[in-house]
Amino acid sequence: MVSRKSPKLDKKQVAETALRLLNEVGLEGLSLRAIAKELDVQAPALYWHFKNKQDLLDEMATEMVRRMAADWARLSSAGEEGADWQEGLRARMRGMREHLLRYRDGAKVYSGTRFTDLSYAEPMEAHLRMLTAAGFTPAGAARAWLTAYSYTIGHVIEEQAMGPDPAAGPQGYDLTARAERLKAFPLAAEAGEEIFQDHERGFEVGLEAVLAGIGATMRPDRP
Amino acid sequence: MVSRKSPKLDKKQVAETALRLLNEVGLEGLSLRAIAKELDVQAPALYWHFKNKQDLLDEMATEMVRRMAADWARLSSAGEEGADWQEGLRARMRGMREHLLRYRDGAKVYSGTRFTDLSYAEPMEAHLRMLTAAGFTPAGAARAWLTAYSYTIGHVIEEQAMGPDPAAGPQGYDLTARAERLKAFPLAAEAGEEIFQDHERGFEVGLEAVLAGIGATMRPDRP
DNA sequence: GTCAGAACTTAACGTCGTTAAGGAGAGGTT
DNA sequence: AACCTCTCCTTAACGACGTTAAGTTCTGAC
Repeated sequence: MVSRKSPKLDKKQVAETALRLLNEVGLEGLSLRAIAKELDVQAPALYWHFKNKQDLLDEMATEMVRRMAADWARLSSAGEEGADWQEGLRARMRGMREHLLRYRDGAKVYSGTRFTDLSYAEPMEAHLRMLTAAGFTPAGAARAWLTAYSYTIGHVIEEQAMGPDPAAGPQGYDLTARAERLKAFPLAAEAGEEIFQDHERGFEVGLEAVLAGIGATMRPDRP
Repeated sequence: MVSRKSPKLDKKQVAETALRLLNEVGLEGLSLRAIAKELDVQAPALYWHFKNKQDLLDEMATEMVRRMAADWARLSSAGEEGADWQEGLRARMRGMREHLLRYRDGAKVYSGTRFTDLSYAEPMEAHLRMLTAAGFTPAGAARAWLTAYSYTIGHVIEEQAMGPDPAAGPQGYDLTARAERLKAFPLAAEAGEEIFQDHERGFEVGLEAVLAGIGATMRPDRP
């Protein structure tokens, strides 16, 4: 028999394993039994650490925010006090998108879950501090953050909904067949190329618009 | 026995019933057996009309877009040729948000599903025509649309994730308790009021920023 | 009156999240 | 050394789920 000196499982480790498994089987296939098997444990053992599956998903989202925070902390420590607030928001949204894309259905898991601890608080405080230092009011900083955040979440959800994985060859979508179906709607047909190709560039273009708009409508002083 | 002159079910009617049921039980509780019961039918009967549950969810999203299109058509017919493109996009995004909020987990059902027919094509063509008429290039119009669309989807997903229903009394979230937990992070604590209260106004403020940014970075001519 | 096919029913399968009950091992108390 | 207690896991089982297989009933055509 295997000697069991100390507990085999803890919340963080379960979340890490579940995130790794998520990339292999997707959100649909992420069952408690599969996670338990990966940890050499029976499924009900997970209920010692989590009150239900949603609680485990929340822990996964919290682990994701911890990893994002590690990137963001690098930005804050890089003496960004003097840096542009637009550059700060841009870098953070890019980082967030990259993290969400790192896991299959990452945006779906992340959005709409409640964090299980205060890991999100410190990085959020850093974001808001950066914005207020640039002249935003506290409420304006919160609104600016949520606006850019909403855009990013929405974009990545659409990205991940289009193809099963980000590494699909011809984007996973047959654009010429789509254009054929839509030949009565020429603009919609042509839009396919803009919508389904090069998500990276499309995200950047949209992000620039959002940042410019935030600057134009929400920043009170220091133009 | 009940006389069965003609088929009891068709795709559209099933989708309508499912959407109605969605508001009562939520996405979690929306089982095929529950939908079937609502239609006075056994669950496997649904498989005559849909190849699986995802196919039914796709039909629900398509029905949602049909209802949105009914609103949007009113805009197009209202002789908006001379109207502002910003006003056009604003009205459409508002309408989309209102429709998504009309159903529990509406944004989650809508985002990430593929439409089952071309119902979406005509309204989309109308959007893009409005934007190109205002001076956008075809690709620019598509990008502008997707940017505003991503923002709206992301915002409504967050809205619906916060409270179980839009009609929660004190917003469903205990803000003072939240502020207490976050007392070490004053900006994050204060941001709660901006983030969790008056989603309507918050959406509008963010939308104005997105529209302004689109105007500033994507429109080639006619300033 | 028979036949074909459309539109359903009944029965059942395997999997899922979850609960109940119990057992093994460590650490402390006497 | 014996006992207790608490932690952390196992085994067994429940009801509900999505889905498939097979059979039934009704409609309309010939």
